[in-house]
Amino acid sequence: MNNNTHFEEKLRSAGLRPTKQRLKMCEILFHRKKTFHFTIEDLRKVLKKKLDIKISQATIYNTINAFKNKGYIKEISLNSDKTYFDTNVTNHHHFYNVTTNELIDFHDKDVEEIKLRKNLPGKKIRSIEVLVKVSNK
Amino acid sequence: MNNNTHFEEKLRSAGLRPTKQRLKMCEILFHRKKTFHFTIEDLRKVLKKKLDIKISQATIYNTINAFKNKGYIKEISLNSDKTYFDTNVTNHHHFYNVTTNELIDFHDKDVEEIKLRKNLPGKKIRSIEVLVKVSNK
DNA sequence: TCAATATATTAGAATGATTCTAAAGTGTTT
DNA sequence: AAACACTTTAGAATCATTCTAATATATTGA
Ligand SMILES: [Mn+2]
Ligand SMILES: [Mn+2]
Ligand SMILES: [Zn+2]
Ligand SMILES: [Zn+2]
Repeated sequence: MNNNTHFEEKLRSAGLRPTKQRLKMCEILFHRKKTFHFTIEDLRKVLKKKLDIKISQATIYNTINAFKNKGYIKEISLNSDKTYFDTNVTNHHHFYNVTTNELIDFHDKDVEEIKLRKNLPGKKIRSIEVLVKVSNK
Repeated sequence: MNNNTHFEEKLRSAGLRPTKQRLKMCEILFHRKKTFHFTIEDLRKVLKKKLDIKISQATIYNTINAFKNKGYIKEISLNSDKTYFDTNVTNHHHFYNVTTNELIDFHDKDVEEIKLRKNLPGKKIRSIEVLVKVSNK
């Protein structure tokens, strides 16, 4: 099964038609080994430079929002003027380097289990995530 | 020492002149027992309703940014279109109720100590904060 | 296959939070 | 009070994101 078929199935399973633009976005987002942390601007640059394709901003935003709602990517909570997204959709933690603006994953194994001592009657826990802010030097 | 004198000193210690507008903001932000989590819009409404005062948006933003830079309030990382601030400037954790958009503090005592297993050569840890997202039901 | 229908793409406009501008006002110092 | 420094203000500018509605493409089924 080549990637295009794979991505077509992925899109269809999400109720999205496999258009040329969406397939290009899939290549950038999902055909990679390492997690991709990105802003819309980052993504647009990669689409332009790596694939030499121009996609309208409306399509980029619409498709990213569709992927987010389908759980194929997720949004990261950061104090930034731009929204960050993450291709790692598991519950995981981040280092944010305030000197370089780099965002790096760390995983459950990199931190001792987080145990809440507080009761939350009537509430359901959706995620527990740690943000470690670091600076250089 | 009345509050006005207290707030005047606080402002001066931060290199800010104690103007009428800034003193009103201090009353709202710092004359309270419970932590205040707010957006600029929240703050503007409180200034208008509780103190019946109108302050220009530029003054509200400039003063809040000055307080943030002085460490008198801090910004909270949330996936929201608006920026949230917090009068609790200690390193602490939050519950964010995605159903009601409520943001609630929890403290070190409410969670077991967070121990990183990862080495960070050349980096200085600035903060370690947990965000627990919950929903109702 | 090909027309009918549904969905997607696009350029550009609209929106809304935040920042900037520069003119008028206030606080401080001597 | 005069001189100077800082502040407030209304409104404009900026910028990320969303909306609009015209055009294009994908899918369906006869
Ligand atoms: Mn910010
Ligand atoms: Mn958002
Ligand atoms: Zn990540
Ligand atoms: Zn808080």
